[in-house]
Amino acid sequence: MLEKSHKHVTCQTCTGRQSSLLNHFCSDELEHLNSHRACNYYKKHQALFLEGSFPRGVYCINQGMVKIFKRGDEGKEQIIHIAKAGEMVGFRAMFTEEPYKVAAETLEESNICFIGKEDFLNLMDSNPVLRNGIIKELSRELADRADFITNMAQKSVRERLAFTMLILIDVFDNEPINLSREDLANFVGTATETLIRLLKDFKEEGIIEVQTRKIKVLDKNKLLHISGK
Amino acid sequence: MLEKSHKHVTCQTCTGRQSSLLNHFCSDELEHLNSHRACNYYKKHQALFLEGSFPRGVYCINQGMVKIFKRGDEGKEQIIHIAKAGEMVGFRAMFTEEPYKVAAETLEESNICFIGKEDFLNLMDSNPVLRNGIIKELSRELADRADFITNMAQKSVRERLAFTMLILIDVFDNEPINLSREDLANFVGTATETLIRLLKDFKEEGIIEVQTRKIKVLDKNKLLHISGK
DNA sequence: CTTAAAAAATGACGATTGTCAGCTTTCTTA
DNA sequence: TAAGAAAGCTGACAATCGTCATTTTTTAAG
Repeated sequence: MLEKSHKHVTCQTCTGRQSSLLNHFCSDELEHLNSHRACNYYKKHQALFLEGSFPRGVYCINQGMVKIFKRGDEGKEQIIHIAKAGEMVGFRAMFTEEPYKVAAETLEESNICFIGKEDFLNLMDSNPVLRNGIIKELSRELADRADFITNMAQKSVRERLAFTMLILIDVFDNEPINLSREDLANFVGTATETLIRLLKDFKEEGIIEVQTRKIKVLDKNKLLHISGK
Repeated sequence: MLEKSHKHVTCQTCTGRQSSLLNHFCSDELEHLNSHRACNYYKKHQALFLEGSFPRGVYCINQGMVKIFKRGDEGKEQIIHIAKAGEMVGFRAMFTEEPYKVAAETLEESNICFIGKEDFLNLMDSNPVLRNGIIKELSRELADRADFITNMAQKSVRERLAFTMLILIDVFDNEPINLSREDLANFVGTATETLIRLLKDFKEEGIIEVQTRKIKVLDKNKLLHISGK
């Protein structure tokens, strides 16, 4: 269980920050950053923001995991990304000055800090390293999404599942993948039933091991092979 | 036929620029920009850059159209975007300092100016409006791609074709869509044969009219309806 | 511990879509 | 303008995948 009082979390000691866009801050800047953020505890399945709402700032994940998704015309979710500790979410739409085109929701209980739009834009104005880091990050994500699109368009569900599981190995940091079958299906882009059948195949092929909902990858190489890389 | 000598093209008089990221430049800046660019004539199907090569600068489309695409594991192209006059291509990977993850190739003969990496980065450093414009543009494209991914994952080929044609109406500025069946299939994300069969359906349903390769949209509303928006 | 609700799993079945092979039309260029 | 190449089109067929209905297992709440 996470500590619901999180006064102890500071930017200075935040472990996620060290691998984040805010990693280069000097101690003065950290002081300033720390005093302009508000930390919040989120329950499992709690929304950070909804599709269609207006951005008010950025969210820094101190601990936990957040899914970024979009609803298709029939209401089915498509997961675009799963963000973990150290990542910042919600700032992309802030720049476009348009409502969010995606939604964000915790996958587990999480500690997430909030920095207001004004404060964050000021920070960017005065900090070229942060600014360039963000430009770099946005560009990198664009490249990733070109890849994602190509996979969606050209690969079979089986291949996409393998590809997705490789991503999830990183997201879950080599711990067993702990997602509902539905979320997993919505990330792969398939029906839950199809996903379950394919998991069964993978299990029979000795690629994974399943304990109820948790999936342990036994053979990463086979996944690499199936995914076609 | 385009003029192969393009000395007459200047940033000051470039019609595409007015709706581009460079539209706010004052006359001094334009002068400077103009003297740091090189204009080139490209034949149909000529590459601007290849997947895997390193970015050397940005390309400004003065006239013509460019497809941005990626090859899947079996070598099949997936078109990610079609850029037209006024758009800039090739700068996304420049920021990541990694090789291009996509390729760019003209769809028709084109006049395209080139601005070197150094020059462009300097321009961005000294020009906050350009800088913010680029951040905004990158963010907007990310939102578009989330949409694209969701469509790919959840819609039928028929629905995607309708959706794609709506995009192409804009790209071709209400003129008949003039793409090879293969390119069209590679944009929709389907086999060329499937695409051809669906075009036949659309024709029989009175949605489009076909003169050899050119496709004229007769009923945009039906497309909207089919695409599910 | 029991029970209700939610999630996971299975089966049957049909529609969509990709593949392959062959044919026709259009375009290119010599 | 003729010939070859490229693009467009058609048919047949099979596999993948989604849908719907039902059952089993797991989780959460009292």
